[in-house]
Amino acid sequence: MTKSFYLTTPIYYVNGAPHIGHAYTSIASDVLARFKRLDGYEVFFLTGTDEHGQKVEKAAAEAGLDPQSFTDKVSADFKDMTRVMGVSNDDWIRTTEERHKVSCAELWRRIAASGDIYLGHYEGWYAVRDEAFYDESELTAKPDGAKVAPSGAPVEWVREPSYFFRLSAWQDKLLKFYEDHPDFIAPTSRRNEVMSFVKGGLHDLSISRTTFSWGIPVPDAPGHVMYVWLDALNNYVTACGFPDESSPRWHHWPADVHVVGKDIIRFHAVYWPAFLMAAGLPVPKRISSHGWWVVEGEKMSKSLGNVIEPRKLVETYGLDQIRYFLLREKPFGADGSMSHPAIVSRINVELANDLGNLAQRSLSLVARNLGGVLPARGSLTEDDAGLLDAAAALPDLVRACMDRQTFHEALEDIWKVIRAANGYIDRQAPWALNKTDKVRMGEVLRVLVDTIRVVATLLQPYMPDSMARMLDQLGVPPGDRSLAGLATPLADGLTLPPPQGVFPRYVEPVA
RNA sequence: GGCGGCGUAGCUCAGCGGUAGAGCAGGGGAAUCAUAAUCCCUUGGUCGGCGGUUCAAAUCCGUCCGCCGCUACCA
Repeated sequence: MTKSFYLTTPIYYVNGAPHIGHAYTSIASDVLARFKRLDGYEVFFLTGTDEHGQKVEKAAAEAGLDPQSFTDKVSADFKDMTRVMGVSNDDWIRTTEERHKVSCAELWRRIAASGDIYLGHYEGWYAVRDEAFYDESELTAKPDGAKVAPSGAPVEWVREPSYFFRLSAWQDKLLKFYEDHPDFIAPTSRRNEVMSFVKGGLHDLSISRTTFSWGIPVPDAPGHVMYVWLDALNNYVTACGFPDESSPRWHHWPADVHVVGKDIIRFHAVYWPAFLMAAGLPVPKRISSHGWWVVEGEKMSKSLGNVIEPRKLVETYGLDQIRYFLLREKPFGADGSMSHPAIVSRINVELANDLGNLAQRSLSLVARNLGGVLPARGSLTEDDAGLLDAAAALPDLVRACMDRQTFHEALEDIWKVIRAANGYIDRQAPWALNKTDKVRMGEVLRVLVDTIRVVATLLQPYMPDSMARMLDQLGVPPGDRSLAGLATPLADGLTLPPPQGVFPRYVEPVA
């Protein structure tokens, strides 16, 4: 029986263009998906777009398009970004698809059947100009007594019929769930925040709207469309075939990991499990959240005009280089910064010098001094064994990091071995052995090839194209590139292709 | 205001009760197989301040200072 693994990115809201944050979430998820495939899992990796709600309706109107044409266009743009980032998703879901409407209607019915939905009134201070509701505490009074929003817009008390989800009834069950599943929310700091939020008391949640129509209709309630988050979150279940439990995909639910940005933890860690428990469906196993990127020392924002277009980065530095940088430069859960010098330093020091040059110098010695014929191992010296043992320990270390989504730690562990290999080649000096002891030279080079093979195998999820080329040069058959394949040694006497640089140094373009 | 986190070498950070660590940057040397890449050695910190607990504190407790996060919905 094959182990299966289901992970998701958030579905991206189509009221704006894709930026580096979207690319980051998708790439990190992709690394995890690729690693799990490499580790023998049957992976289902989902991403897509979230297309309903008032903001989309408004953005469409501003673009002079009907909502469906507008979302078709933006969704396609996100899909293109995903492809350019090398993301290996197994499905692309859009909330405007028929399968999703069916799924949402059924989810609603199940929650309603449990008694957790009731009809009430949504009311509050509404600023027409901002198209937003404000809490009493956010308002300020003008000298004449009129209340105004933080933006200065006048507010009025409005009241409309709305269905509510009885979230307040789930407070204790959620807290118990968090206690029983300490790994449900990562990192721990976010878990603490969520728990503290829930402990503070939960209000019932308004889950339908009557003031606009771009949404999924509430069953048997003309005029009501579903709250966008109920609609959006449910995509994860829709993609598993819900409500058709005979679907070949249904066994994937519940998800193993929902990868999210820190801004949407609450929706995933509070509302989503409550909706699911109310509907009698299993709850996902883990919500893993990441931090933000700061660009050239400044927070990225549309108003500052420093929004990074991910496809532009790929054009400038290369896809694998960017994938590597994004996962290496900062811990997953934390905020971090990117800058041109930082990217160039990672590319030139770690990819070109440490790894690229290690492979190149090792393989060129095999090519030149051994006619490209892969030598056999000899009896291992202490130095040989030390390096090989360090490499052999890597798969377990990396697997543990992947399960915690500490992507940068896995890279640190891998680079320790790469640095050790550079130390080893210098100590053993196979170029000198070429004149004194050709047999020993071959043994040393074989230790290096075997070590680089482990490293390249484990780096495939991060840099699929570059590592495919490196593994080609190492003579690893395509069928032996999984973690399990590491158990199959390369055949002695194999003829290796002539080595070619995998990671060119980044050179500043001449102005 | 409440709750939580952080403050360690020039930079980014690890360590979280037992003689201060890594990577990068800086300095010196070796080597020349390799993408002038690599390797070795080295400079550098009263671990935010002040008190306390302890035979022993970056590491536990208190307090102060400075940053940051969370403190509910129309994504």
